[in-house]
Amino acid sequence: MGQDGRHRRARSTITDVAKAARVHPSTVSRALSAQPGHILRPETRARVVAAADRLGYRPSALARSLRLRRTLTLGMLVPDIANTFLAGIIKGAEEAAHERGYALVLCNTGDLPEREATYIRVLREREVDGVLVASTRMADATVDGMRADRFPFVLVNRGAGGTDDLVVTVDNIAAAAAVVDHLVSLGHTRIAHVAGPRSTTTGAERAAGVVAAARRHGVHAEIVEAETWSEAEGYRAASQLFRGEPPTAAFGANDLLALGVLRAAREAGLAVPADLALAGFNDTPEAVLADLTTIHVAQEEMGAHAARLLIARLEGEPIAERNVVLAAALVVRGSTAAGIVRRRIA
Amino acid sequence: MGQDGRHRRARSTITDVAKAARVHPSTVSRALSAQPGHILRPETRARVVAAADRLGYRPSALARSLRLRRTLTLGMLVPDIANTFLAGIIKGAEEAAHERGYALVLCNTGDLPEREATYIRVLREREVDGVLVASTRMADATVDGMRADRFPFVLVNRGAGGTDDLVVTVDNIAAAAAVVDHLVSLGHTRIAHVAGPRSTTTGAERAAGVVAAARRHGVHAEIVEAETWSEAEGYRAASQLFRGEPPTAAFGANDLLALGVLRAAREAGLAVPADLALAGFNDTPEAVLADLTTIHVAQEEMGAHAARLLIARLEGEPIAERNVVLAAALVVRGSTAAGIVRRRIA
DNA sequence: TTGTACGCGTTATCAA
DNA sequence: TTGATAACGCGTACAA
Repeated sequence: MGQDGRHRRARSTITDVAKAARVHPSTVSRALSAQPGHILRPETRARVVAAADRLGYRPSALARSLRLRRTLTLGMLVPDIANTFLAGIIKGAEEAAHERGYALVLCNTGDLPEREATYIRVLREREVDGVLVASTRMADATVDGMRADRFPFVLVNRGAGGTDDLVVTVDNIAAAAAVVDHLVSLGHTRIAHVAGPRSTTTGAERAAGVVAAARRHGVHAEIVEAETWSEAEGYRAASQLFRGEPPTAAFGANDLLALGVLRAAREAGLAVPADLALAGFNDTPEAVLADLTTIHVAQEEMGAHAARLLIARLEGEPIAERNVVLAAALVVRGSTAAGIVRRRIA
Repeated sequence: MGQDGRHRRARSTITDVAKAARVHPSTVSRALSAQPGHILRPETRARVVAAADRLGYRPSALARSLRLRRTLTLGMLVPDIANTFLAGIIKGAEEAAHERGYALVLCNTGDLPEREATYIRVLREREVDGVLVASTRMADATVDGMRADRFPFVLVNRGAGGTDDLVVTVDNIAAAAAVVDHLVSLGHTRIAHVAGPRSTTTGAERAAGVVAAARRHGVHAEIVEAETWSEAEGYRAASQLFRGEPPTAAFGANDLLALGVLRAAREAGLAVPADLALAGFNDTPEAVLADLTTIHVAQEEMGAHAARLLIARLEGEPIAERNVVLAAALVVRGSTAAGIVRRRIA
């Protein structure tokens, strides 16, 4: 053992174990997989188990997958691992997957449609059993392709293209409206919304929630659109807002955008919350640090839910809801401190 | 096509393509893998390519891996995906891996030794070609096992157990010393260090750097140890510090610990930097938000470097350095603002 | 209760 | 230049 210089010593296979236990390989297979139909003499089983143990035998998932026609592996597409909101979703998905014996292959798309298409191809060549798509911008063609091939997938934090897809999202419209309700209740009537990219369902829905709520309250909502979900874009978009007479309240379509607004506000000489009430969306760690009023989303639950939904689909289990919409909660923090606003109202 | 209700239509295999192109499967294999040794008539190749195209043929990575005895897959063990520092490392690793045709299977260990052992087992059953270990607490037995089996792995941001391991780290000792140098240069003589767990090489090295630098400067360094790398533990550890006469400067072994110190300081009525200079380590987005002086580490580069190192090992390429120590840079921000300290010195 | 035979989809090797 | 054969490691009808 170990006479080979560069290569590691070969793993022992089912045949090695069979020889050691003086049985046929198929008997080893039966002894080691505790299927109900497998009846074999305890003595034989013990001999096999002992041999397997002695040789440190581990079945090859590869060979098994080839035979069983499933890999017990899920793919996951995310636009940016470093985004703390997505990290929570990934964590939840990873945990739920592993709980059911599935591994998770992660793909970071950088929100680039070409990379998404490439990754989907790679994942399918690797025969993952299904994919979780947390990517916001995916070209519809890619999703359409999966639908056409009946390839199992679940959309996470991203609207459905087709009506029949499996989807896990939050109620963006209601949540965005809740933020506006909150701001209006503090007396604000000139509210700005830094919307996410229109090309994403998430961005569109949140903006729609703002518009609807503003109309209902009869207040003015000015909407500027960010091109990406980044702090830098929030800053850029907000800078436009503060050129003329600034609004008294601003709502970023996610926390990063709100942080960008915060920076722009400071540069424009506006204090938060004294001169500008500010809210975000997602309740990321950054929101906590910046004391930001925001919408709390149960990220890990969202990821876990999506993974479980996909696995249920794969295992042919009954699916209660194809379209899961998680509730979200408003978290009020210092950035919309009522005390300050009372002064403003007075 | 599509007569099957629940299951998706079967993928076409190499045999299907062979039949369609009226050649032998092995010819299809040769036509589609552009190896130098493969000489075949352009006409034949064209016919095969056309057939493959028509059938939407994708080779099965599974079958190929079985035959080739490699999966072009890497495993990666991280203690916590949601940690922004690790997220950067993961991102860099994922990108570098995919660049060379490798996929990355992510495993979140929660820093629990049992889960690490389990995951290593799972990854090896799946026959990943190697693993990246960014986990700080891994039981030495697990690492020893991989070493004994000559199973390829690279340690990331974690000290080596064995001298011959492949390792990518930052120069923790020098960096920690640089922080102390900085604080001393501002006039501080009573410096506290909230160290990471002693059981981790990272924690131990940073503490050692602090001790060495303090001794060199002839100043007092009080060290308290956190049990985990979390904000909560930073808070708990720092609370002890502020019972008696507080230090004038504090250094958290990572940014999260420093944030915990920040919270404790505020509760104790100490303003940062007016009453307490504060520094962290890693330069995470949180450090930027909290305006924290810290050590900048090129996370993505670190992850990418580790992945490339592992792949070089796998592909038998020459390896220049087995033990890569990346430099880190001190980033001075408001939490150790010189102006404030000058007042303190005077 | 256990052994035999075969197939999962590829590719390396040898023969033609 | 192409075809035939075998093997990668496993699981499962079917036979014994």
